Amino acid sequence: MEIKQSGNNIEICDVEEFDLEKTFECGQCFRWEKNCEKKYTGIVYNKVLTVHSEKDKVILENTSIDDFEKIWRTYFDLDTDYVKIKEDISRIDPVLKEATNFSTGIRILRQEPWETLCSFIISQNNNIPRISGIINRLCEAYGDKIDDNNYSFPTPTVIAKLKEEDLKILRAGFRTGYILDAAHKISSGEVNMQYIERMSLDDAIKELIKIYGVGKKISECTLLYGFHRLDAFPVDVWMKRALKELFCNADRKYFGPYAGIAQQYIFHYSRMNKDLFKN
DNA sequence: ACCCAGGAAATTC
DNA sequence: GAATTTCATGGG
Repeated sequence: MEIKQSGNNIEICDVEEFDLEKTFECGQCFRWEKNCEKKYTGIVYNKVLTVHSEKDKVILENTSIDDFEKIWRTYFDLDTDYVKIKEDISRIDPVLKEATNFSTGIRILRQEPWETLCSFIISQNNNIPRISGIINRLCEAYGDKIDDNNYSFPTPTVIAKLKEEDLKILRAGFRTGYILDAAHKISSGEVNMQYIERMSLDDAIKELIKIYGVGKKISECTLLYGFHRLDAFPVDVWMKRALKELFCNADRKYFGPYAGIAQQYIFHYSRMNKDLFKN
């Protein structure tokens, strides 16, 4: 991997295992939007970034080496060796090897913990276009305006001051109360993100479940995508089906220390190959 | 054990 | 064009 400055852009050359489309559209994030030129725009830590790829290059528009080192290198998880992780995962069994090869290029983004928690609360029993819609309305209404089209994700403190009625505009249904409880427990410190970082996986899962509306699934999504706990293993309807049909009902332990990444590969593979689950 | 909240988009029938 | 499904959880 080589980092080059080119005008206002940063180019990442000879980068392995970085497929933007798969990474942004495998269901781990909800705020990267594709435009007509196949460029993605997203907002992270109040920075707006547009990114696209050309052959073995990934181009970050209108950013600096400084921001690349401070934000994007970490966010895109560029210092993790996915080639090695894929080798480890592939050794577990041949079906997993196929799912892994199919999912080449997916990286687990290091998203902000609060945004991840809140987004996955919204995601429950919901589809991705609608999830994105609710999150966009939340940001536009209560986030900070960054530029004409972009808003930051509102902090728990800001949301904690709101009432159910203020969130009606989101059209989030029964999830509204869950969002408010999460904002209250995080902003008051009743659930402490810094402690969670240092907890064992099982304790961290339990800690997040203290929030009304957070069960095991949402808890593990938050830990995997928001805390980069690669052993967290969220099991949703797709995973349940895949575990049953393709992996003899294996559990988290079977998939080893990178169970979370294996989960992402299986999830993506299953969703893209629906005919695997006819009957 | 089941069923619903509250809602809409994509997919499947 | 209608029915089903959708990265679930909590309360009755």
